[in-house]
Formats: sequence, structure tokens, C-alpha cells
Amino acid sequence: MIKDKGRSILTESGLKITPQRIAIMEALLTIKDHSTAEFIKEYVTKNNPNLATGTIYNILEAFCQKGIIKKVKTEKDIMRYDVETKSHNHLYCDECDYIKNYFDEELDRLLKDYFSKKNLSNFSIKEINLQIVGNYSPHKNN
Amino acid sequence: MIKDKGRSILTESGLKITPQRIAIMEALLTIKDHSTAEFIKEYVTKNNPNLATGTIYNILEAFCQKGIIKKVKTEKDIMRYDVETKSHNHLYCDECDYIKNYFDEELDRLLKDYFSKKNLSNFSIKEINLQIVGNYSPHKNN
DNA sequence: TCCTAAATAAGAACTATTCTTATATAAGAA
DNA sequence: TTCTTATATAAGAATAGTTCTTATTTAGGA
Repeated sequence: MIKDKGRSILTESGLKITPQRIAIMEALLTIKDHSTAEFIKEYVTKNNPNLATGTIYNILEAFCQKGIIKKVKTEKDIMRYDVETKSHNHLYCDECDYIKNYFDEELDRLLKDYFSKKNLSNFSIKEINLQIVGNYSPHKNN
Repeated sequence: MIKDKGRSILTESGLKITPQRIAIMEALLTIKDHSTAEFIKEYVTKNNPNLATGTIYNILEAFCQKGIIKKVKTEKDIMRYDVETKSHNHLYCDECDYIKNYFDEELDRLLKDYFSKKNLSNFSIKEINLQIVGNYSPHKNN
């Protein structure tokens, strides 16, 4: 069950287990898609009407710092949060602001090999994000 | 001269030539780096103290639509504007919020070839942006 | 020179996010 | 279990980058 999965992720992270964190964890795992804070708020406040907006941002930030989720920036400048931890890149639709995960191990390897050959002076690489911008059809909105 | 270059870019674009547009064009060409709207404002208002903030955004937006410049978002979520039109990717420093252009034709070719082989279903690629996030040293701030 | 659509100035409005402070609570200690 | 205390949360004010509104000005064609 998603609730148990969420709870165990929290336990492993070392974060205090609170109802708010469980609710947001559950929302992230259920929604799956790259949710905005606002969408998460809508989802979560159905059952937890008093959950404050600031708390949502606090919790999402805490999850980011523990590596449970990752921030993804959209074309339209709103932060979205990604629960997928497996290495992947993103397809950005520039019309509907939808982001789709793009898994491609071959591509990952290609890039990794490429940059390990290169030596970027004065720059140590932490991660490489490939934004594939284009047009997703049919459009999805959330 | 930069002023002439700016003016001729404007003429080619078909945009009306106004003192404000010339000033911003000149600023972009002089600063070169990925400027924030605020930095451009500071630069431009030295000689044009009445240039309104909204006008700067309008003009930058107009330039973007004509393809003269491109928007680039930083790690800290502030919009920056890039005058470089040659194909390139970006090095993002996650500490000093500096963005450096990264030119690499071999990489461009590699990616282009890779995705022309692939067939992403329901998605037509317009452009591929590689964000190379890491640590730029020494740090630059602006 | 005149005309008109387009551009600008000024500043209010907006919105995603962060901050502040008082209150509540998780979870280890006794 | 109850107590303790550092941590988390609620509520809403504050912030900041950006957009919007409206009156005024201006570029460039007629």
C-alpha cells in the first residue's frame, strides 16, 4: 500500500514522522506526475483541511534535502516535484506545461562516457539534465 | 560598434526602433553574460533613468519572440537572458547562480544523431537543452 | 506634417514562495 | 506511562520577480 510505502520512505530518511509528511508523501506517490505545490495542496487538503501552505513548502524542501524527491523547473516558471529516483531526463511540452519522465539508459551511458572523457576546466559536474523541449501530443494538463 | 550592431539586429527583426530597445539591445551585447532583468535595468537606467521596469520585460519578451535572445532559468529560479544565438548548452553553478555558455559541436552532433535514430512517440522535438549542473570555480556573481 | 497603431511610463496588482511567531507535537528520556 | 524539548506546524504577513492597467507618447507610414 502507498501509505505504508510512504511511511517506510520517511522512516528510512530519518525525518520525524508526522501526519502532514505522511499525507504529502502519499500524495506524491499517488499523483506520480510532476506535481506543483499547489496541486499537492489541493490533493492533501481534502483530508487535511488545515495543512498550511508554508508547511507544504517546508516538507517538500525537507524531502528534497533527503533526496526523496527532486525539484524540476518548468518552462512556465513554477516549481514541480519529481518522486522518481531512477536516473532519467525530461520531455517538456512548451504548450501545455506538462513534463514527462524519459528513461533511457543508453543515453545516460552515452552522456556519462562523453563527459568523463572531457575535462571541463574549473567546473566539477554534479549532474546532467537533458531537457527535451517540444510538443507533446495529445496535450496533458494538470 | 555595438550600437550599430544592435540597431541592425533591430532593423532585421522588423521591430520598431525605439531608444529603449536600442539601449537594451546595447546592454545585452555589452554585458554578454546571461543578464537578469534587474541587471539590465541597472545598466540601462544609468543613461535612461525613466525606463520603466515593465518596459524592460516587454522588450525582452519581444526580443525572445523574434528569436534575438533566449530565456534561461537559473538554479535559483530567476530568469536570465542569453544573446548567444549559436547552438550551445549551459554550465550552471548551483552555488553562485552563474551560468556559462558551453560550446561543443561534437556534443551537439552526438545528441542530434542520437535523437534522430530514436522515435519518441507522440512527441516532436524542438530543441534539446543540456543543463550541466555543478560547481564553477572560482565563483562569479553578478 | 499628420495619423494611427504600437510602445512606453508609472505604479498598482499578482502570485509563487518564504518568513515570522505563537502553538502543537513527535519521540526519546525518565 | 508521563515528561521534556527540539522540531514541526498553522496562520497569515511579507517578499520579489514579473505582469497588468491606463494614460500618455512616439515611430514610421501616408
